[in-house]
Amino acid sequence: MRYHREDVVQRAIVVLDTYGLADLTMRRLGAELGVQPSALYHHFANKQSLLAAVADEILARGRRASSEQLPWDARVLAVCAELRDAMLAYRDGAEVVATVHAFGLGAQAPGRELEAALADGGLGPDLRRTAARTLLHYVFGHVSEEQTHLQASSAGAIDGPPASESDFELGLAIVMDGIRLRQRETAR
Amino acid sequence: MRYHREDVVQRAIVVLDTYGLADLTMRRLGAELGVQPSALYHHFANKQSLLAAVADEILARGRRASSEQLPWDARVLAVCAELRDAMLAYRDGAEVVATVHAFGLGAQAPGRELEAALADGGLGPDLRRTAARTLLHYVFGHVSEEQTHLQASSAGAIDGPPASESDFELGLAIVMDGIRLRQRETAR
DNA sequence: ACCTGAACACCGTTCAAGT
DNA sequence: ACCTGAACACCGTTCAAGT
Repeated sequence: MRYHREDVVQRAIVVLDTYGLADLTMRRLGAELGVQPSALYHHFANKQSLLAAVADEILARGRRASSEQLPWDARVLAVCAELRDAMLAYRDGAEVVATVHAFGLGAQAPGRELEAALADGGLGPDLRRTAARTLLHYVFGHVSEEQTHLQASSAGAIDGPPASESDFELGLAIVMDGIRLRQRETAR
Repeated sequence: MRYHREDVVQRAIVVLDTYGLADLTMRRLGAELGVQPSALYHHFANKQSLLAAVADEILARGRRASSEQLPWDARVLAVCAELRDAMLAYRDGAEVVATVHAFGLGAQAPGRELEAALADGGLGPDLRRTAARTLLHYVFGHVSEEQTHLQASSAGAIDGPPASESDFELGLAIVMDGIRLRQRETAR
């Protein structure tokens, strides 16, 4: 069998969703494709590049109808909800996307969309960069925690009350209020 | 040489600070102590427990004078600043503390202090839990990014404008404004 | 262009045995 | 109580060679 780069990414997502990030190894993925692990290095320079492509594909699959006609703050909320849903759609999705974003190798689209929406609200360059980063840290942090708890409780072992969708919205509303306050001071 | 648990933790922090988290392996730490890697399993059940102890020690070393006499919101800011400084004091400190916290094995003190300060401000249990989590996600996310850029630029390779202390304070002020708004609605 | 086979330099963890 | 020595079951990556 001969594969293209995209075939490898698709299969990597199946392996991720079925066995989890810890078992998404180059050797395991090679075996799954019926190929030597070394063959994967024809398609990707290293494992990090593979993961970057996986993160971008997860985000691309989660894309919804453009929210450009909404008011700027509703648009920000829509981008955050879309990002959350995209990451929750695959096992360990939040960890993969957050890690790739932290390394700066991919997963840049949500940040850019947030900055565009915030620019629409009239926030200046520095403020919108910081606001976008703050939103992203919140979403990545919350959804990673949420997904960890979801997967831990679907296995066994429940501890505290898990982070839920309504928690997500409350925390997000807090951050948005802080941004709106500065928008009213800055804009127009 | 015979060691106690605390000796191993102290040495692990030296290895972390000198070589980074990727090189803080059980084999490497054993070698550094002049001991077989298997000897470490007398002191810790596994590597995760070791890292939890490392994270807690990093936080303990960063503890400053109690801020209990401050107004509740200044106290929240003080806890966040202390947390940031504690993590920045050691190489990869933010990643270690954030990871341990995410796994729920340690690094619980900052969250508890934040909840106490927020309770002081009159926030109800649900709101203060969410507010504390939102603050933690922000601080972990920001400082991890900040530290990655600090370490990357001290090596070589600079890309965008790095996350700085003033960025930290601006993002934190945004979240705090959102929390204060709800405090005024809820308290008294 | 895509893959094999073999090797290099590692990991975390377990366990019987030693002092 | 603390450690050794050896083993088990893995990793990511490189590289000459094959089709």
